Amino acid sequence: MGRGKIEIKRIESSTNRQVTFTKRRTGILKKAREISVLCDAKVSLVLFSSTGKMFEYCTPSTSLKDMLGEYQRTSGNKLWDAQHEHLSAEVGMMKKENENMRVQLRHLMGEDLNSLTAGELNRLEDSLEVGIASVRAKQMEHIHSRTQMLKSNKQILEEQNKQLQYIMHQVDGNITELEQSYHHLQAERDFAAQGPGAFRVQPIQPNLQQNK
Amino acid sequence: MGRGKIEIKRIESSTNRQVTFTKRRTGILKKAREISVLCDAKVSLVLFSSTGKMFEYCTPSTSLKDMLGEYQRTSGNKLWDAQHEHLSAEVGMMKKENENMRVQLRHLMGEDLNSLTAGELNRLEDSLEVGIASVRAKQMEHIHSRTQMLKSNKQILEEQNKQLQYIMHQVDGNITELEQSYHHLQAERDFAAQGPGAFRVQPIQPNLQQNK
DNA sequence: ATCTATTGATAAGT
DNA sequence: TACTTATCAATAGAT
Repeated sequence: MGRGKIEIKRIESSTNRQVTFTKRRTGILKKAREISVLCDAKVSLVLFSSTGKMFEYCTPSTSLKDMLGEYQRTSGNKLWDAQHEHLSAEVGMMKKENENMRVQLRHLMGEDLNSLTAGELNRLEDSLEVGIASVRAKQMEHIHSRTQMLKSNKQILEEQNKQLQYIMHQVDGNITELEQSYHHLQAERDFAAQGPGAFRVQPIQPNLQQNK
Repeated sequence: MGRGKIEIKRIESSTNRQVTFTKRRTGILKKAREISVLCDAKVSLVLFSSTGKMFEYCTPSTSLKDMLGEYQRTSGNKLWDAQHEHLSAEVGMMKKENENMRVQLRHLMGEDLNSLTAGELNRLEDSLEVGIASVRAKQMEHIHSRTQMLKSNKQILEEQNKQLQYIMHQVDGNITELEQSYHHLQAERDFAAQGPGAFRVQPIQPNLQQNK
């Protein structure tokens, strides 16, 4: 149908191929819709162009998912059930493992002991004793390390104390020096006042207490 | 295309609908094949007739499963991933729960205690103490019930013993009675022998010690 | 995209 | 169900 017959084989010209795809895509989608409506059929059509663009048609009354579910049931082909079953099995195994652990935990918490034999009970007791011994050892470690920390803190404080004392000592020394300098200055002034000009200035007492 | 134009709506005549479905089905499958070959496109077409019969076409170079996988990736629509993800989520949650329990178990077994704080360690110790107390209580129960069983066994044995003694006594009594009967008989015989016929029979001593 | 000559599809009839 | 055929629809190639 067209200006000439064409052979059904891959169209070499890329542009031509694209154009033909567009035209025939429209056509086949229309056909899909038509057969679906006319014949009350369920249709699912998915197309990928050679450039990877996707197009689809699905009968409105259903969904691709439902159709494929029906496809699986009808054809017997597995689409997703394989993975599905695999995961289901995994869930099952986990549930079992989970339950085992839950029982173990309850036993270790001292619950549901009636189901245990005397031997199991003894082993459980041993296990609990081992556990409690480990826990107590670890608690001792904690206490020890805390003691160590307190000790080292004390050392640090003592060290800081020493440094502070040293600084205080230095400051004391500087103050003494300062006082000495001041007295020296005052002495010089007194001497100068008794010289050529015979007036006397009261030495200004610096208010050292203001920054206390 | 045909002897007259038709409206695109459900064909009421059932046979007509079937015929049309067959014709158009052939047509659309051909179209699918053609576009696939001509345009190097990937095509998946699934048809269900109103009577439930299934027909499909899929580009030979791929499979429906692969195409639908690509469909999901391209469209973002979930086909089986929804259930898949649901199950995956379930598996994930279980793994997490599992891991929590595993950690708890290890802690109760006295392992991996370094990750615990002092408070957690104390709670763990409490739990272990509770557990061990319960286990020991249960062990005591077992011992008690075993003792009870032994006691009741002893009682039964004592009871049986009494009965045996009673029986023995009865047997003894019977034997005495028997002996008395025997002696009585012998006396009668002796008396008879001293009468008309004058012969004497040695009394047979019954060997009572044989069943001792 | 749009046009149109031509082939292809198919509705109705047999 | 299958074949026929008149007619409509699709589309190849050109613009």
